Amino acid sequence: MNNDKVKPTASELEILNILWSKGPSTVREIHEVLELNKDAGYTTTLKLMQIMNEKNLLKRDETTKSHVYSANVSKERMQGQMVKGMIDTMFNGSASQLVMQALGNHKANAKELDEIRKYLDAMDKKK
Amino acid sequence: MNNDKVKPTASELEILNILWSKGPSTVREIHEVLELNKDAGYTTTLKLMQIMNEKNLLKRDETTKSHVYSANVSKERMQGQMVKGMIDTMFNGSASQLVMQALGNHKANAKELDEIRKYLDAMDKKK
DNA sequence: TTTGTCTTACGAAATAATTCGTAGGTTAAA
DNA sequence: TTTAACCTACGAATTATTTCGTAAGACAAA
Repeated sequence: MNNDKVKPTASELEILNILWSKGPSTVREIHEVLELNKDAGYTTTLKLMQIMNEKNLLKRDETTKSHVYSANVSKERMQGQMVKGMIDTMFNGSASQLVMQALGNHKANAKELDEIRKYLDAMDKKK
Repeated sequence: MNNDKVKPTASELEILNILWSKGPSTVREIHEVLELNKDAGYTTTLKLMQIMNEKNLLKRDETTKSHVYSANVSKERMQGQMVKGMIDTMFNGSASQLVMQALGNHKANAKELDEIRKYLDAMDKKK
């Protein structure tokens, strides 16, 4: 049951995002959300989700006529994987470089900055 | 001269990384670095760089027999673009969420954390 | 001059990702 | 029971990306 290091394509990520926010859904439900932003046929969405299922990116419940799919990877795990990839390929392995790039270009508001500070303090305390 | 929003593939990114660190180089020079980690023929590297040139990801100087290529987009700009993409697709548009994910999983050392704190303070002062 | 080495250009094969048409099954309403 | 509206599976077309072979020119050493 190989499940590691599976790197979703951009289209697959769109589907995962919908599943993460809506929870378990049928192809039809996912397709309706996708249709809002792009146009593609229903069977395209179906096929994509079937492939994602084979790759173990999704799992599905076949007990009902319309199969119900859900993400088989947590959003957090995927975020971690992608952030790591980014740090490795674009920031010479330095997390703090990425952090500063992120803060520099996308102004977080005062509340967010405060959250980050608290986070930093908590990390200090921990070790 | 369309140059915006060009999203490099993984292979293209490898080449850009080498150019960013080595500076202007010939295909041969880039190819030798690439060969250290993967194997691919010389003309593969050549073709890739030619395509990148067409896409304006690279520019080239043809005055010498061996053309000299250089990155036509700065590393910083590309970092910004990619971080933005990541924030939009995986972190609901919140930079600070990405920051915390990055800090949580990749322990920066004390010195780095300090840098970040200074960075935060500087941002506060600014506005 | 001839040969060998290196270069670019370019067409096209190989591989990967996306898209879609069609066949066949289930179900519910007419 | 017939029809209409769904659903899944699946092969195959389309498009994108990566890879490579081959041709043709430049150049230097023999």
